[in-house]
Amino acid sequence: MKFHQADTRQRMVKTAAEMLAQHGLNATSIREMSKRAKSPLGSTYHHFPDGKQQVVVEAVVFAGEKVAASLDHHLRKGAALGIREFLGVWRVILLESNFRIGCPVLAVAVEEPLDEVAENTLKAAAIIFNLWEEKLGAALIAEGSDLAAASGIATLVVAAAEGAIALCRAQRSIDPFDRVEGQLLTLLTQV
Amino acid sequence: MKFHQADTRQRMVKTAAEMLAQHGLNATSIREMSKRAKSPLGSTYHHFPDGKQQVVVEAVVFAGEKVAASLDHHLRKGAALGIREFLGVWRVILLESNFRIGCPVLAVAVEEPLDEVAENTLKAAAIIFNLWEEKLGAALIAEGSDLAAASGIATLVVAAAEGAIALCRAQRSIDPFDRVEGQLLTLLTQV
DNA sequence: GTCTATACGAAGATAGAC
DNA sequence: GTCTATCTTCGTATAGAC
Repeated sequence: MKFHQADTRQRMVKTAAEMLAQHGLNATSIREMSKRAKSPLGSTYHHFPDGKQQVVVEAVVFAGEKVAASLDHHLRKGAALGIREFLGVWRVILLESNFRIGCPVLAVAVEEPLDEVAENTLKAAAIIFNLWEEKLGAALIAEGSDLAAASGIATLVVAAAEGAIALCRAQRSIDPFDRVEGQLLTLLTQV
Repeated sequence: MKFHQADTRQRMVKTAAEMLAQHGLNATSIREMSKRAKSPLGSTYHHFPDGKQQVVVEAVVFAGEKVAASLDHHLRKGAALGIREFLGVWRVILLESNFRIGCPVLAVAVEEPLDEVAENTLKAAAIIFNLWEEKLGAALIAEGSDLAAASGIATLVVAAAEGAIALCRAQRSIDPFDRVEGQLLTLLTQV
């Protein structure tokens, strides 16, 4: 009973996340999202009374937590392997989309509407970045790193991965990602 | 004689670069750019017959070459110092703008209009990223690194810096940048 | 709750007066 | 060459029929 709503809502969030990852925040319109989610425009404002803002926040959290879950899973086998997997997720996305799909969290972090300040959506991105950093940092600490080194490496991995995604999109090539991954894995074996 | 045009054109390019850095590609409208550059909307299409595309490409190249010139200057004193300066440029921009202004090249690399493919603007971003990587790589090679290591580190520095900028914007804090910079400088002393 | 129709502003771009 | 007026499309959002 009443599973239509939940399904529609979920489909909207997922569609929004996909659009954010490929086109960015300002190019992700509620109109087009509704169309792709096969739902009328008006329904969006029934499910998300706060409008686009709310959709974007939920899309960022949705995508971010999916990556976090994958991190949880793979970090159990050790920090280095977990990081390899974290990078592997993005590698596959880049390759399969022919370098068109990037990271929705990064997209939100880079843009900012002309009028508003987008405090809510930026905060969502910050929470997800922090989530990833904390998981990576905890795994490193569990293997003997001290707090400063662990948080330094965790932030470097997230920042470098996000930057590498952008470089690959621009150059339409996986090469930047390969080089960054090589450097990060080398660094990890030295710790 | 006829310096008005050159001045106006230049002012438009600079204004566009500023808007890209703060608001991103799709939020940078020709309308608002003209307004901020104190020039009528129609003039844009006189100076840039190919429209927004052309403005954005020139803005990306303009901003990218300014950073490259600074790199040229500081890399003369050594790779480590040059990289420190490269990072320092972004650090100042982040702090002085209260984490609102980022990198226009990154903005273009992350977004993509809904209809077009934005091949030209992406290519401009790719050229600038490559330019930075080559300058950093050359400096490292001049100090004895082999090609693979040098290009790996150069790409890592660019990717990590761009990613760190995004993290700082999201978290409204310089901390991510500090951690990334610390890791990169540590890595450099090991080479 | 689902969906159509519409309000209203802003986008890219152009025509054409000056 | 500079600038105004305007075309068309698309943006967010809402009203209100069903």
